[in-house]
Amino acid sequence: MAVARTPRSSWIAAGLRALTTGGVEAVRIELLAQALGVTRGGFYWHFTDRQALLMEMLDAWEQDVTTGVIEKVEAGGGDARTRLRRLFSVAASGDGLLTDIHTDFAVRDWSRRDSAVAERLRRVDNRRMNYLRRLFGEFCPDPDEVEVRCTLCFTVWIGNRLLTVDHGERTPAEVMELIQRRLIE
Amino acid sequence: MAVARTPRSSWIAAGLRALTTGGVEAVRIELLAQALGVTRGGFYWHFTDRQALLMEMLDAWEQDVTTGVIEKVEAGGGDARTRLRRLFSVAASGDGLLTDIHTDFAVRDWSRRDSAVAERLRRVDNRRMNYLRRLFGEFCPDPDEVEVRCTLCFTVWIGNRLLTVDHGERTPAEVMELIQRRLIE
DNA sequence: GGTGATCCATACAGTGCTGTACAGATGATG
DNA sequence: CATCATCTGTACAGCACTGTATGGATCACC
Repeated sequence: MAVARTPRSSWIAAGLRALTTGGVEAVRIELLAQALGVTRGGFYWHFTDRQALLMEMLDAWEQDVTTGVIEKVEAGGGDARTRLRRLFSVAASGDGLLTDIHTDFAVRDWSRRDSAVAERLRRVDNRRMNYLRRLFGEFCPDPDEVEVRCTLCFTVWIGNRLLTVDHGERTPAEVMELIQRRLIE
Repeated sequence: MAVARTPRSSWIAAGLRALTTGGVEAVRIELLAQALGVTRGGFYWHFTDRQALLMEMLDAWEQDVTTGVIEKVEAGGGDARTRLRRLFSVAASGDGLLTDIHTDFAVRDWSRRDSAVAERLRRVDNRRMNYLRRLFGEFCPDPDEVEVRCTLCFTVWIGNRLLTVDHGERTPAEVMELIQRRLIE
């Protein structure tokens, strides 16, 4: 058993970095090899082709943004509002995870051209949404209200980073704080 | 003065369609030519290179989503709430315009890799946001409240289409109606 | 029917990637 | 020290696209 010099996981991590910064089209095996300081030789030993890498990247991403995030949030304990605030903070920073919100954007963009990716994204979004529903449900009795707040949270989380507006005298963080307060309290 | 068989505008429109469905990487001159039923021959008569086409596509998009949309909304008249509802409806359908919300997504994705595009997007988002502020300002006295509602509207508009969740017994339209009511009233 | 503006087809060289094939290099283990 | 699994480098054929060059084709207008 020889040591793995640049193992599967290195290619997947490099692929996710490329996906995050440049979208699916940017995950080019030639470029990943350059970034890893090797040639493509080893790649085809690990993966049959580019498509196989893309699928494994998707596996890693799914794990990262569902189980990974939820465990991080639950680990800290506290009531639902506390965990919601922690969720927002973890989701915003991508702290200690393999992927961040830009990976999310890239996957969403990708999903528009690949139905298998779209299917996967739907599963992931639903898992996240169910976690949100559970948290809001703990202090919010009206189911319509829960659904509205969850949807707003989720869409704001996504939309806010995609929106490039100036808020005049307010900082973006101040505006987000106003919104967050309104949604949680 | 001979007739223009496939003029500049055809290439731009075809480019925008490609951008909308497949992102920037999908606007390939070879493919546009095929879609238009010609060869690339004429393209290089109109444009110096691919980059020139991309810039003109951006011009067309900017015009479409700012002046184009605002004129459409204002043309119908009515009070601020009426115009807001019309704005949501026009923005959702892309009715009669060259581009739709998927073009928007593609531009946002593109802007992450091209600072000139990012600059342009910022200008466009700010023009749209100012229009929103004007409308909300007409019936909403508190400036913080205006900012929060505008931001929520904008982010929900974007985020909602990117989110692929099931809402249980409710249809997505029902949830959006609940949200819209809460934001406008 | 000739002219000039506008567009189109074709051919070519070049680039950057893909996947295949195969001959090694490397290092833990027996 | 030999062996074997685990990688790496190199070379090759192929594809899809780019931009350039050039010789037409088409059509409004005189």
